[in-house]
Order: sequence, then structure tokens, then C-alpha cells
Amino acid sequence: MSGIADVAALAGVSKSTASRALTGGGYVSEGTRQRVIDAARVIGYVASPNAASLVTGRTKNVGVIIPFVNRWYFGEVLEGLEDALLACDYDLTLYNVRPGSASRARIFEHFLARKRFDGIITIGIEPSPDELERLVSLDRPVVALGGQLPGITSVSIDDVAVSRLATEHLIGLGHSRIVHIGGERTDDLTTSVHGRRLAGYIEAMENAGLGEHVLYVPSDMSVPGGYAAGVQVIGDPRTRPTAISAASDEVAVGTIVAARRTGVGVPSDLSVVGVDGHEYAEMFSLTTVEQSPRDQGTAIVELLMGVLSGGPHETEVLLHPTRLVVRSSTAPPRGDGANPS
Amino acid sequence: MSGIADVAALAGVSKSTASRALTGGGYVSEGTRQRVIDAARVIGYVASPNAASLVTGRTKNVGVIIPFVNRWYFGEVLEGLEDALLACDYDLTLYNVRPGSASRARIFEHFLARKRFDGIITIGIEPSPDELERLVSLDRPVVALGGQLPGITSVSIDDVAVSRLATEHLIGLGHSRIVHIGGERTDDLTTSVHGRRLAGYIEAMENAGLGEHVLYVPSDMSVPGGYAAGVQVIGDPRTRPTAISAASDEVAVGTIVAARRTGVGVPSDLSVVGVDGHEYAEMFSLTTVEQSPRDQGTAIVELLMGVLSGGPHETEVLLHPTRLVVRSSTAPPRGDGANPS
DNA sequence: CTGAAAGCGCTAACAC
DNA sequence: GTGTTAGCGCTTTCAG
Repeated sequence: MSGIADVAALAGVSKSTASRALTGGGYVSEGTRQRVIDAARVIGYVASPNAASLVTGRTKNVGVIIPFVNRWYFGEVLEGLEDALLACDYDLTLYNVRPGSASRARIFEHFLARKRFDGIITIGIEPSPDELERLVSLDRPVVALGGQLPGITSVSIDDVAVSRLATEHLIGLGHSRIVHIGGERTDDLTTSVHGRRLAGYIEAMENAGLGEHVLYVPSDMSVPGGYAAGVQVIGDPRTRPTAISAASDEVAVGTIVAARRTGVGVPSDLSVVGVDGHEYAEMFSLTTVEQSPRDQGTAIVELLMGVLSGGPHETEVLLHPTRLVVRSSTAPPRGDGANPS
Repeated sequence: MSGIADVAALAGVSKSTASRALTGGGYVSEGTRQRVIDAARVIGYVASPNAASLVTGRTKNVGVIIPFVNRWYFGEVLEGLEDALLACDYDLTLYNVRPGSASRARIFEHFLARKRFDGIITIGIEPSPDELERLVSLDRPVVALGGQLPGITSVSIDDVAVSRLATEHLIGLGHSRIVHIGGERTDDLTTSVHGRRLAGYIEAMENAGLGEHVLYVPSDMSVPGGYAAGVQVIGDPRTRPTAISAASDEVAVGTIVAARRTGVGVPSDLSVVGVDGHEYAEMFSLTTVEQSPRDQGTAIVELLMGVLSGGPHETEVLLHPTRLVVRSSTAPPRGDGANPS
């Protein structure tokens, strides 16, 4: 293992000069710098991050705390994060904290305390008070994506607007019997993603004078969740809506699968919109409010870099839904009047 | 930041004794050990991994090289890895090397060289000679899941057997016009997962005297890939098979979506089997050879731990398909005789 | 069984 | 501009 001393020797300079040339701190003449860099390349020298971290206190590594890897939204964000972090020369260490899992506890109690990172990115985490406390006590910058945590700088998409937009699209098509799948009855309407998307739906419905038709069915934010809810909602032909506003694309996909299985055509007999821009949208003729999770990942990394560099930075970024992408025409069913059952 | 010195002081011993007590190396009297451990707990002491690594050379961290995060199989494996690694007190740093991406090159050239890990786990990687060379030159144990690399200890599932099993299931149901989706024409039949699963299909067909019906359509190992191939395969009613053996569950799901969309019933007019135990299998009435990716993750971690501990370990583990899980009955279509078009 | 001292590989003051 | 020196926080010989 060649160390910086070897590089220095080969270049005919001292270790400190070699270090300066390589890390770019302090004055080095252009000639020396080149010789050192060449020497490093010849030897194939790469600095030991441990040794460097020990003295600088910085690790060139960030921790990512994420509840799922294997749900479309989270996987996509994670890939976005990895790309963005690489571009900034940071490694990424993964902390997978499935809600309620044993590993979640161990991570918060044990692993994070190692502080192997310069900063932390949390994705869609709703931390318990205890977890939040531990997060803060790490004394490293924390930035959150999705759901602003008290005192933590965050990036969120405008969940209310996004869901309102989706619902308005359905209303614009002439639907009135629109149900929302995804909100949880117990949620505070501003505190969680679930809740805010539900709020957007309600807002749209009431604005359109459809308040009496407001109806939501709770669901996991996942494809199987949407499927289960879909079966329930579509099951009874007498109460079946003509359109569904889904809290996420994954829910929407699950719902559509359920609809097809039930023999209800999609979208001719039923319109479904979701939020996120899922890669399956096309396959399922899904209409979607596009809000790329990858870009969300990029945005949160940018924010963290701002914090790390100590410069000024926004403390709360709200991503606005820019456009509604229609992957298929979703015509309103005939005979859907103002006076449904 | 409290250091080991503080712990030592509080316990009334020297740093070296404190270190021994905490890391379990060398002799410490039981009483002292307890006092040190208590002191550490009181202060909330956690050793700096950097400092420790610097001197021991071990990092308590493993690198995971994976081509996708956001494909079901890979996401599932990754979650399995994370769990298994945590259990062994290892951190996980993620290297996402999408084939052909710019980050892939940077990772192999730059990031891996930092050697922030005691070992490397690769998932379904087909490295170029150059990449393989770099991997080896890291001088850290490398274990591979899926596809044995020359000179690298590996865990694989028995792809040939798994695919044969799936195909035999269809044959057993009375099908003869069975096409395989997933193999790539260019593949060596033993070198890649694609290739081996194709081989298993061919084996089953020939064993059953159906060699003349062997037909495969190449596809990405993904849901959209399966969808595209499915549209193509099912599109023409004259050549349409009665059953499909898919190289993976994701392909199978895509195929089923295509089938439904084309108006071909599933499974009444078409049977599809896949490999892996996908969580969507139930939603899609998919028959599957179960081979949990999570367990594969666990297995590969066990193997790596064996290598790291220096003890004896198997150098190549083959996971055998244990069972075929039927999520729905897939009756053969009537009139499917020995003499298809 | 315990303590003193050396040093892992690097960067950051500080002199020159 | 460049070299010398002093650690970063820990583990590990090596005496005692």
C-alpha cells in the first residue's frame, strides 16, 4: 500500500507539500503540483479516508436513512441520491429503517452514533420523539425529504397542490363520484404525506362544489396496498366511483390492477390519477402528476451540500408540481350526472 | 465528543485497559471490564471508527456493488443484505453501478479505491475485464451473488434447475406451445443468468420431446421488458403460445399485464410462470418458483463473514430451488393438442 | 492483569 | 512556496 510518503519521495518533495498539492489546500507552485499529481497517478495513490477524516473531521460520506428500498418511490429516490452524491465525491452509507423493525431501533441507537458521515439525509421518515432526539444529538447536519421535521431543513413536494391538481383533472373530465385512496383517517391533515394529499383532494372537491361526494379509503402507499383498497372500493357496483384519485402512483397501479381483475375497464369505465411519474404509468395507461423522485433526490443533495459548505441556504424548499402528464385519455363515463346514487 | 480517555478516567484505568475492556482483546479482570463498560455507557461513548480502522486496518463496513436499486429483485436483495450486515455489526456502503452509466466508471476507477470496506459484495454484476481487474486489485475479499466470476467466491441459485422446474410445471399442465421470455440470443448458455435460465427451459422442452417448439424471445429482466416482449409474443393470435416460461417474476408480471391488455385472459387462455417469489405474484395470479431474494442476501453475507474471519468456507454455494409455489391454478386451454400451427 | 509508549496515514500550523 | 512538527483517537506491543 503506497502512502503519501511514497508520492512525496517520488516527486521529490515533503509529505506536506504532497498533501497540499493533492488536496488543494495552501500554496503550491504549479510545477510542483503537477509533479506530485503525476507521481500519485504513477503509483496509483489514493489517500486513506480514515486517516484524512481523523484529522480533518470530515468523512466525504453521507448517511441515508430510508424506510424502504424496495418500494418504487424510495428506490428511485435512492438511485437519484447515489448519483448526486457521487457527483459531489461523497460515498453513501445506507440505513434501512423499516417502521417497527428491530434493525430500525439498532440503527438509531447504535449505528448512527458511529458518525461515519458528514451529514444525514432522511427520506420520508416520521421519527418518534426519541429518534428525533438522537438524530439531533449526532451534531451533524440533517436534511429531510418529504415531511418537514421540527428544526430540520427539508425539501418537500407540495403535496396538497399535487393532489389537488390530480383531483381537478378528474373533475375537469366531468367526474363527480371521485374517491381518494391513500389518506389515513387518523392523520393530521398537514403533518404527513398521506394527510396532505388527502387535504388536496378535499380542497379540490369542495372548490368544485362536490363536498358531499368526498370519500376516502385508507391504504398503504404501495402497489399491494392500492390493490387491496381498489378491490374494496370497486367491489360493490352500487357504490363504485367513476374516478379515483390515488395518493401515489403505486397506489394507482394497484388500483388499476384491481379494476382490471374485477372486470371494470380502465380507463373507459374508470379513471385513475396518481402522483409521481411511475415508470409503469404507460403500461397501465395511468394519468399522473409528474414529480420525479430522482429529481427530488438531487434537490435534497444540493440542499445538504449547501448546509455542509456552511454557506447560506434555504431552510425549507417546496417543490411545486409543474405539470400533469396524461398518458392516456380518460374520458368520463356516459351518464355520469350530477346526481349519482 | 468524549473519547476513550474520558471513559478510562471515569473508570479509573488507563486508555489501554479501557480499550481492551471495550474491544474484548487481551486480559482484563471481570471487575475492571464492568467498570469500564459502565463508564462508557454513562458517558455515551462510541469509539471513532476512523481511529480504530486506522490502526486495525478493519472498517466494520462492507461495500455493496449493485446495478439497480429500483428493480424488485435487486431492491429485495439489498434489504436482505442490510439486515444481515447489521446483524453482524457492519455498515453498508452502496455502489450503484447501472450498466453503461458514467457513475459506474467513476465508481470502479475512483470510489472503490478508497477501500472504505473490509470486503465487497457484488450482486448480479457482469464486470468487464478491466472492472474485474480493479476489483481484484483492491486486495479485499469479494463475494458475488448470481453469476460466478472467475476466482471469486460466489453464491448462485441453480438457474438451470429453477427454470427447468418452471417449464416442467407448464408441460405437466398439458402445454406444448411454450415460449421462453428472457434469454438473450447472444448469451453463452452457462455464463449469465439469462443464459442459464434459457438453458433450463430448453432442457425441459427437449426432455419432454418438445424440442421443435423451443422458442425464446429476448427481454430485459424487468417488468417493462416483460411487457414489451409480451406484447410482441401475444400480439399475433396465429403464433400465440398457450404458455410462457418467464426468466424472472418481473418479466412474468410484465407479460401478464400485456396479456390482459391484449384481451387474452390469464390464466384461462394463457399460463405464465416465473422465478423468484415476487410480492406481486398473488395480485397477478402468478405461478412462481420460489427463491427468496432476501434469503439470497443473507446467504451471501454469511459467506462473506466466513471469508473475513479467515476460517474455512465454501468457495461456491449453489442454492437449489426447493419448491414451486402455485398462486393460482393454471389450467391448459382446451384444444391444445400435439399439433399446433 | 495493567500502564506507558509507539504509531496507524494523513493534514494543519508554524517556521523557514 | 516548502519543510518540520505536532497531533487526530484509537489499538497494540512491550514492560512491569
